[in-house]
Amino acid sequence: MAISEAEAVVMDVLWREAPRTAEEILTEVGPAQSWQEGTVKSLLNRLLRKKAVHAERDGRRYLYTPLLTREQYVQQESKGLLDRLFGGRVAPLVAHFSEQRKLSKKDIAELRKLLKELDDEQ
Amino acid sequence: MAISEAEAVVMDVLWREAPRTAEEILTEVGPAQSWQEGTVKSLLNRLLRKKAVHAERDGRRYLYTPLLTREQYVQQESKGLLDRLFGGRVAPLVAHFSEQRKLSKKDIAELRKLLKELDDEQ
DNA sequence: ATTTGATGTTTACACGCGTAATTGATGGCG
DNA sequence: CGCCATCAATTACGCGTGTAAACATCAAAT
Repeated sequence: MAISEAEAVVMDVLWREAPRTAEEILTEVGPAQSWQEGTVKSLLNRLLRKKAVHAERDGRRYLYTPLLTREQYVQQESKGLLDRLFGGRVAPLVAHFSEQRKLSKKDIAELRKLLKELDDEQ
Repeated sequence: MAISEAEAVVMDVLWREAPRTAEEILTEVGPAQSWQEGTVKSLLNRLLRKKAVHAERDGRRYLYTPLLTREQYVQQESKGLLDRLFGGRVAPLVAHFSEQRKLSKKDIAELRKLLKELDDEQ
């Protein structure tokens, strides 16, 4: 089963640093999301059920560690979008952003560099 | 309110050609999705409520036309992903696909062309 | 040993979604 | 004019989600 958006917020915290306790997650994410303790706990439990995180007992609390990597998640999400909207091809996606004037100078520079590297490595 | 995935399938039909009747939509999308008549009608109604399509009476049936354009939809969806996963920047996204070896020859060629054009236009 | 505070687990509930059956409207036919 | 076929609209239902209250557990303090 897929990871929901709220669940992904929790994963994000764990991707930045792990393992973490539920409370640490709450203090990091609570203010921005204005979530309560129970909410975070529920999300953690659903992530456990989905095998996206692992929990290890540490005294009276648990330490949570991500099992699903950020790379895997990003991969799934972006492939999904690419397939649904751009026929699975990257260039049309970039073209879209280009038309939308969403390419910054920095983006363009980096893209150039990237293409150069692809060139160099034969 | 956002358009769901099933609703987007219906929109896709209308983006390819509009206006269309519910039945036309069904025959175009029913086989692939194995949806029934009622399903398509429901989706159309939800899209109406969301003001994503417009319905115009034509005798005893309706002709449905998209109000939300494909461009707008693609824009929303891809901006969402970009912001959530790549800090709103395009280059990291492309880099991601590059690392994942998801850039085809064709992609690379097109990206080169695109960058060239950006160059030319000043 | 009992209470209390900290944690985690279970249960709850409203809402959107996917899917469809049921009901309602309406125009054509006998 | 009344009935049937054709559409659309309403209602339904199970499931995941966002959010949280209620409940359980257990170590620590008294």
